[in-house]
Parts: sequence; structure tokens; C-alpha cells
Amino acid sequence: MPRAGLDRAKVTAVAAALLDQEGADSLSLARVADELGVKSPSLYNHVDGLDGLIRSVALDGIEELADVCRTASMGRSGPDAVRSVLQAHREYATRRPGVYPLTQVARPDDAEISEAGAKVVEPVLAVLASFGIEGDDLIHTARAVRSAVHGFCLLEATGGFGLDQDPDESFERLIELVCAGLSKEA
Amino acid sequence: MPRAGLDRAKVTAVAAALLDQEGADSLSLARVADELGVKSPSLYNHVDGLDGLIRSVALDGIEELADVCRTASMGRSGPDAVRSVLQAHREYATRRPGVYPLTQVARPDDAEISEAGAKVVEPVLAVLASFGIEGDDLIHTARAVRSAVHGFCLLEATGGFGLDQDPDESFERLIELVCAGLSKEA
DNA sequence: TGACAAAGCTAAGAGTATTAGCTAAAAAAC
DNA sequence: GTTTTTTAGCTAATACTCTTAGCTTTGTCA
Repeated sequence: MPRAGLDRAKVTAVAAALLDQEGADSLSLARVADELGVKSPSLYNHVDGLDGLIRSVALDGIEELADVCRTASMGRSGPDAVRSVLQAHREYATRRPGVYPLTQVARPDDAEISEAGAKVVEPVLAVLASFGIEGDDLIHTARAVRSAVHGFCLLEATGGFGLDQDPDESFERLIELVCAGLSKEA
Repeated sequence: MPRAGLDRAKVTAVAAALLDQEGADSLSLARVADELGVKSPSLYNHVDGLDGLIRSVALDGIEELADVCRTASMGRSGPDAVRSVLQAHREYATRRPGVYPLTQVARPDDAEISEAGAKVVEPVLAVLASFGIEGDDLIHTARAVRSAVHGFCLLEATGGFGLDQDPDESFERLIELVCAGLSKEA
């Protein structure tokens, strides 16, 4: 009975990879355990059941997304910053198509998730502030911008853009639309 | 052994109501059957398993959403039409929070679903055309606008707007942002 | 070296979807 | 109105899922 040497990070990583490669329907404890050469009850030593596993994948994803967006916003302002943050956001979503949707569902009663989620919003707030937007305007406008980029990423991931026009060009148009709206507001 | 008098429409309606009231995790054939006073294998006489049931809910939802948006666009143009269609879209999403997400996942190999999905996009295309946008621009801009409203509806439905600012005001801001971008493009 | 904590196991229970085959009810045909 | 046929709903069974309980062995720490 040799030991597999698992921990929460490894289990979570395998689950995330499975999500990205085969979609949400393919995620199961049985499948993850199999991938790790272990029986599914053993996973309970590292993760709190299927729900706990999904939460763990979500948390890691949120933290990585926040990191990516924060980095993209550094040293930039105005339309240049908008483009950079939005592109970084989309790049993450396409790189991790299975994990990404989990990063955008709020869990108000989960402090750790909420805190990490706030860090995703911070770069957006900073960028909008560089347009001179503040107060309640800042919140409302941030919601609008987040909606736009999130909606795009999801529609792209689920094949919502049926036609064969280049999605890159569409995203460029989205950035321009957002920037036009922001400069008019500011 | 009295007969329950089910048909596809009734089964689908119960499933949709269950989705709206208790969320996606609560949907199961067992639960729907119970709600209808029937055993779950009986549902196979009306619906092609769980996948078929979900598809049926999605199709009905897409058709209703298309209807709502088409009606909202009638006899309007410009920013007035944008507001009307986007509000109608959001109103549907909040009225049917469980069904709505299903209306936005593409199934390229399902002709009936694809055809119905195209009818949802039509009003958006018509509205954008009233701004003088056409050709490839029309496609790219429609994707951007759809992304914005879809993202907003999903974030709102999943509690993504943590703070207590009024979502109505945020949506108003989104409409203004879209209109500003459109008038600049046109 | 000995005690203990923890990782993995097997076994079992409750829940799911699904198929096969039966029975009775409704509809259709005569 | 009677007979035939179709079909709606049933039971039984299979194969999966997550999850808990309890055991065994491994690895660690005193």
C-alpha cells in the first residue's frame, strides 16, 4: 500500500485540468481519483467532497485571474489600461475555459472567496479611476465594464459566436465601445 | 392505473419552474417526476432523458426570449430601441433565472436550437442597423452588445454584484455606455 | 524504539439516470 | 359497439455517482 503523496493543491490542479480539457460535465471525484491513481474516498483526506473540490478550483482560479489582471494594469492608465486589463481577462478565460466560469460566481457567505473576488475587481476600479470616475459612478461603471468582458468570455467559451468572423476583431470592437463610453462619461 | 395525461410541454414547464425556483443543482428526472406524480422512467415517453429535457427547456426559453426581444424592438430605433431591447432581455433573465443561462449556450449541431438562437440576435441586428452600422461591423458590434447584456444578466443572477448599490442604476449606466459607443461608431 | 497522526484502502448506503419488459388505458379501426 | 392497436405509466434491474464508517499501513515525531 504505497502512498500517493497527494495534497489539496495536486488534487485541485488535476480537477482544474480535467475541467479545461473535457468540460464541466466530466468532473467527478471518481474521475479525478482515477487520474491520480487512487480510489475516490481517499480524496476526502484532502478536499471536502465534490463541493469542496469545486470551491478549491474556483478559489485558485480567482486568485490567478486577479493576479493576471493586476499585473496587466500596472503602470498604465486611460484607454491603454482598459485594453490591457480586458485582454488579460479574456486571455485567462480562453486559457482556462473550464475554470473560468467558476471564477465569476459569487459566494457571499464564503469570506475567502469573496475576498479573492474583490481583488479581481480592484484593477478595474483603478483603471476607471484613471478616467476620473469616482464614488457611486465608479461602482456602476465597473459593473458595466465587468459585464461586458465577462459576457464576451462566456459567449466565446460556449460557442455563442456562431459565425466565422474573427472573435479577436469583435473583442477589439468591445474595447473600443467601452473606451468610447468611458471617455464620454469622464 | 389512471393516466396522468402528460406531454412534452407539461414536463418541460415543470422542469423550467424547478430550475427557476431552486437552481440548476435541483433539476433531476426524479424530482420532476415526483412533482408530476409519476415515476421517473415514465418521463422517457415524453422527453429523451435528462439531456433531452434540458434541451427542451432551453429551446422553449430561447423562443420566449426571442419573442420578448422582438416585441421590444418593434417600432423603435436608435438609443430608444437599444434601451428597450436590452431592458426586455434583462427582464426575461430576472424573471426566469434558472432557464436564462440555458438560452445562451450554443449547440452548433442542433439545427432547431441554432435557428431559434438566431431569432434572438435578429432584434439586436435590427437595432444596430438603425444606427447605420452594417456588414462585418454589424456582426462585431452585435457581439459586443450581446456580451454586455448577457454578462450583466449572469453576474446579477449569480450575485456577482456584491455591494448594495442599485443594480437598476448600474444597468442604466450600461445602456448609456453602449449607446455612447454606438453613436461614436456611427 | 514506541506512540500517534494521517493517508489510503474496502465495504456499504443512498441517490442518480437509464433500459427492458409488462400491463392497462385510451384511441383507432372495423 | 366490438376488436385491435398503440401508448402511457409501471416495476425490476443495471450501472453509475457521492459519501460515511471503519480498518490497515505508512510515515513522523518524541
